[in-house]
Amino acid sequence: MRTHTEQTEQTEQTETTLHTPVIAWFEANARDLPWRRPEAGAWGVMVSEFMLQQTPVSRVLPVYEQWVARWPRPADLAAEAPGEAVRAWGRLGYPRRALRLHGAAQAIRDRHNGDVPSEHAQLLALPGIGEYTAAAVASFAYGQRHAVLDTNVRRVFARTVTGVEYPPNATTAAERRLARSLLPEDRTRAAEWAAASMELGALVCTARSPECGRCPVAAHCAWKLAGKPAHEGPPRRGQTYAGTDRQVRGKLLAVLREAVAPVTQQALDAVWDEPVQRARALDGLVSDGLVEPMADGLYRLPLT
DNA sequence: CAACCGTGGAT
DNA sequence: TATCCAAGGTT
Repeated sequence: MRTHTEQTEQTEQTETTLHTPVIAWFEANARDLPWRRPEAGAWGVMVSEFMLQQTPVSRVLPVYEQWVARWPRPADLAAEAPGEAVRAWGRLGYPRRALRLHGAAQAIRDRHNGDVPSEHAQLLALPGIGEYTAAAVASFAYGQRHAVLDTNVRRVFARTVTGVEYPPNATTAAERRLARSLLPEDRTRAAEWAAASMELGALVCTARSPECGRCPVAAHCAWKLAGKPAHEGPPRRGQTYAGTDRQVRGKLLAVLREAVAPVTQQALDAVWDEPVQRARALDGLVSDGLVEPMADGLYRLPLT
């Protein structure tokens, strides 16, 4: 059990060595991203968070602008056919996110009077929102105090605090505990810290080639102080893509996205020559709700 | 908890 | 050319 004095000293130490320099760096170096502007609102923040799940900022930007212009409120998206969300998703990847965002918009309309909820638990209950996204929306859109633990923050903590090059493959309880312990007490300060620590990982403390010369906390970084030891343990997950069901699904869905009318089986068959895998991929798309088979043997993006 | 789920730019 | 990796979530 820690004494009150020890707790206070730890907090003040963190404030001096981490929070202040990182937040000051953020204020001088933050990107001017559209979802960070006040007019974005909670819905803009939420849309951006869905799109940014495993997709780089540069590819999200144009699609984000189209989405919020076309569907400025959750109810606007909720009123659309889900297939329209899938179509407008374009080539962002992982199109189930589009379906889930559409489902989340409907839930917001039905359960929250059309307003993006501010409570973490209510956000978490929406489709497509997990621990990270719930914390991100609550923090960025509503200024709440939550540990926002994404891949950037995990890497920053791994290096500056733990002294290793990369975080574990899957998020651990120890990482969550660490993130909570480093969270400033003050709500506003906590929200600033969340955005700032994430941005530091995105711009400076990057996975491939960190620019420690630009890092505001390089002097305190445990990894740098240890001489930047190379990563130990199992190699990072290497995911092959060519020849997988995912690639086939992507090709099939691309045909549906670009078609204005329902598509024939023949048109879908043209994208992949191996019939068993092709059928399996199409079945998967249908069971995921991304593709709707029609009674006459045609296929289209889902209307309901 | 490991596997699955897209896509494209950088190295 | 092959690999890495990008604001994760769901099963």
